[in-house]
Amino acid sequence: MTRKLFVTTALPYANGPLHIGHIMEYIQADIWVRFQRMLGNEVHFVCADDAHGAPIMLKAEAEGITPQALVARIAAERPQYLRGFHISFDHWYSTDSPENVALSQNVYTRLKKADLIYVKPVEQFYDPLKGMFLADRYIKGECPNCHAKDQYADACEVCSIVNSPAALIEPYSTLSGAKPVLKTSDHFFFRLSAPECVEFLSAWLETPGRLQPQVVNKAREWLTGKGDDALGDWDISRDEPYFGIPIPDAPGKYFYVWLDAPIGYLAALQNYFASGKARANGELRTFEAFLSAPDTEQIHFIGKDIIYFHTLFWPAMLKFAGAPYKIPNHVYVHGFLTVLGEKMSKSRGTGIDPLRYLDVGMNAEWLRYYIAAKLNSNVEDVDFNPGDFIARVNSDLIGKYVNIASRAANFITKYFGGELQYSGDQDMLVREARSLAALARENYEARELGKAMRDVMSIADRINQEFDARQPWILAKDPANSAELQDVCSRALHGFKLLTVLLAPVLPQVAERVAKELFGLDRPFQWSDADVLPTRVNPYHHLMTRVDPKQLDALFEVDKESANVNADKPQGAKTRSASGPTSGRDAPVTVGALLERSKFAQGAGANPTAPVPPAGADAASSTATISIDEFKKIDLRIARIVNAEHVEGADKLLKLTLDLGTETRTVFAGIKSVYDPATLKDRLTVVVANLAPRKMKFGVSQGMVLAASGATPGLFLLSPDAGATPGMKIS
RNA sequence: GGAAAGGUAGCUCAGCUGGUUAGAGCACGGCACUCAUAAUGCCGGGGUCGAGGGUUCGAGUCCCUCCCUUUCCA
Repeated sequence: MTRKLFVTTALPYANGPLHIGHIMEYIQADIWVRFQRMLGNEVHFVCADDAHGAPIMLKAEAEGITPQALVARIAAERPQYLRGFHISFDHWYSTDSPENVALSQNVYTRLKKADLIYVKPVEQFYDPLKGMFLADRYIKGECPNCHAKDQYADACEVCSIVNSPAALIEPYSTLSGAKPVLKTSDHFFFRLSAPECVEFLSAWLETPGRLQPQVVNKAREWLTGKGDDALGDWDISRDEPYFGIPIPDAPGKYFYVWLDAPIGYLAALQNYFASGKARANGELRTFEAFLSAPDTEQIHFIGKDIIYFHTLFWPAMLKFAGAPYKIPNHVYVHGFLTVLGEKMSKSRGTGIDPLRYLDVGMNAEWLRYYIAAKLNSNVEDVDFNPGDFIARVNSDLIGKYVNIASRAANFITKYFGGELQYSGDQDMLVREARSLAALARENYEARELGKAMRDVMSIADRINQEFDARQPWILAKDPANSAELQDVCSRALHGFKLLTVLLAPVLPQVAERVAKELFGLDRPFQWSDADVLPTRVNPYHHLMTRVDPKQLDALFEVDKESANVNADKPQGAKTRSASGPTSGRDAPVTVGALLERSKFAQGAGANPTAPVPPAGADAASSTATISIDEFKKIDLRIARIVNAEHVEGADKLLKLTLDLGTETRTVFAGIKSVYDPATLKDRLTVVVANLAPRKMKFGVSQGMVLAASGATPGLFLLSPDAGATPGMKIS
């Protein structure tokens, strides 16, 4: 039976460009969606810009444009990201749309009729100069605990204490500088704590298979909290000025952005139907009929930061608004993308800009594969580790997968005119392919993408093993072995086709080329192609190139330049985050160390850069003289190498752990070509201790070890005479 | 302060309801091979499964305590 799937990803906030976290979510959902399409299911995959709310209003105001103009500008940037990473949304829309106004007001009116809305006065800080109520994130003041100035109420950066805006000394509005005053205004509330709501949500949450167990736990905790943690009602209104949807019969009141944002999923779907795209996609019913149909599956992919909204408010709103609204079937939650184990932070230069990724010539399918290889169905963060990325992509995709076609197809083209011919039991091959496809299907369905990728790669391993064992390159030397040669290569290519089908959701572009160029199909692969033995191939053209580590250098290099460009809030963080807005105080990573490292890493190569010469050494003749004061700026220390190890994915680097007497540092040194890590342990050397820490592909390098090099090959670490101990200063 | 998730080889991670000498990929060392836009195959070194208790014939897998990381809540 054909499933009818309505799939969404979280709506990105339209105050800035998409970041790599959005892309990860889209890739995850896109892989799942493409898989469903390959099975022949009817999928409607939509998303939209989340356009409303105070941050966008204020940003537009600051730029002197209308919020609509700001949102339109941001929206215009979206397609290049989506196309670039092969994200196959069927439709992209906006919450600032007539459909969304109508739907939001309709949902609200119905909730009101169901007696789930009430009005209550709320006392809140107000900026008298600006003439608007202030969310906590717009109020700063002196911390009453440690008296640090300019702190947000929710978490003091200095002493970490949690304050309330009212507790701050000398509070001021970050918008105008005015002193906020308390002012009362009527707010509209959604009665989330009503017994029928709690009862419904509880049943919805606990429905087996609906949510991931971790998510159920979390939501249940909120739902059943006692005392201070008791479930509260939801404040759904904001006073003007506000960029949002007006509340009917309530002049000056607007829906809080989080009310109309999820309804934006439906607005996008409705507009998609109105545009005729749904019909073109095989759905002939009306929007209302489709939405309310019992067999329509409504599925949301979201990040872990917005579980609250999607597992409590959203289903409750839909439930009590009634038909045609229908409760979501699944909400699938993923973790965040971290870089080298750290949360991404633009201010620290650790982010990955998606456009930059494409601009430096990196292949989107590499990232799709890498993310797939690391995703499971849990709410776990996924770490982007550049060394791991290189190893994984090059080894799995190029070495194992693509290589199969490359090594087998040439024989077939050269000796058999492209004709495939199998000896032995073909049924067996078909059955085998069928069961492997069935296994992969289960994993895709369950969003166990990492498991699916591991299985696929082990199939690739087996194909390579068999190919090796039967040595077709030897068979090719004797025409008497022609039939066996053809069989070996045919089986390998059949295996390659199977792999391609199984990887098609992840590698749509490669899969399409394989289908059309190599196997001569006039359409992309369907899942059912997995167990069909191919009968001929066209000459092989290379399908994918290896990752060049230099591209990752370039990727991270650029991020530093843009490090100071305003750090907008992370994905989905429409509510204030617990740690407060990004401080922007973090010193941007200083440029230099990476460059020095990469030159240094060339070691004995053509153009070694002499590190800072030790005291007393002859400066290179080309070096201008410096004053003693300038020299004194360099903090040179004796260090003991407590550990030295190879760095995965690095040709020239060793990772050194240095004991500087009072502290331990990690330093990357380009000395792999001349030093064996084992022999370095415990020896003393000289390190530049006050070199700015440098974020590199493989980690943060906290200094630089000194080595000599010249025109002749060789690279020579410095060592002190006996008696020196770690931490001693060199002068 | 309360809660959740996680801590398994150098790195990234698998290890289902407890059961043979704890696995994979990459990295590292060696060998083989040459069809492959340079890739594959074979062999090997390497882990007291965060620490300590406990239950059990038997625990990475269950229970308790503690430590560390990340996150959420107030």
